[in-house]
Amino acid sequence: MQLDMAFAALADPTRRALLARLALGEATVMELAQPFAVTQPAISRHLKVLEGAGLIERRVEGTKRPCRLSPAGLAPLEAWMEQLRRSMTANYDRLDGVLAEMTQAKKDDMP
Amino acid sequence: MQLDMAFAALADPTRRALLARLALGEATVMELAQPFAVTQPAISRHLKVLEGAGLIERRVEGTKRPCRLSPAGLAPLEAWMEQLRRSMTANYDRLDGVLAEMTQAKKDDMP
DNA sequence: TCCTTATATTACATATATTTTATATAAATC
DNA sequence: GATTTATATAAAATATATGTAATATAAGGA
Repeated sequence: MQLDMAFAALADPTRRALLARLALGEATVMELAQPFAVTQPAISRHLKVLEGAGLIERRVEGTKRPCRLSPAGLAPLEAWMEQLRRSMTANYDRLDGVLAEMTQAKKDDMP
Repeated sequence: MQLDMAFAALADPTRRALLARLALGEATVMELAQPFAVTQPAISRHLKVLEGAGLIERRVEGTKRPCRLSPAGLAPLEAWMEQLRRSMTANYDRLDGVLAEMTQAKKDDMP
């Protein structure tokens, strides 16, 4: 699934750093690889993973392949997390309601 | 790192389903395992991963180990994604500014 | 055309993840 | 105390991920 690949892509610190770099603007593979202690093929693989996850896009520009963030790529992740938090919060609100009722009952019981 | 473990935890569909179930309220290991086609030890391991990632917490209640979501667990992930989106947006805004300037210059050039 | 630059791909080694079966532990119940 | 119930752990198989070194490809420039 797409969520699988996207979350898995974010689980690697090198890939998160690549995304953080790309958030500042487009960059070529070499530019992206330069700050890291890994080889160029390793970066190429990471970029492939990020592309497969829909998190980046690439152009062809002569012999270069500039990468940029795919702004829509984060949306499914954010949506999933937001929904989780929403149902969690709804449940807690319900619990709060129950607790409030119990407290009220106690008050009624012995004022 | 914590982000590594949390994102990796979310990369598995079974674990995401466990979290979705827990968003509705506390549940024991058996209750959590019941809907799935995997064995109980597999679920125990998944829960261990989720706990290691700070996404769930567990109580001891006799022979049962009820699990519940750890509300704070999602925060680092949300923060990371929000920051990425923020710097991405900031950059796009800047680009928009540059484009606006270029457009303006063009206008000035040939009105 | 030859050389260089930018990137991808392959082959391979190593490490990590996922699952199952079998077994251990410890509380609950009879 | 023996048995059942709920869960954890260990061992082993398989799969997947990550990295490197070597090589391929293809565009650009001398």
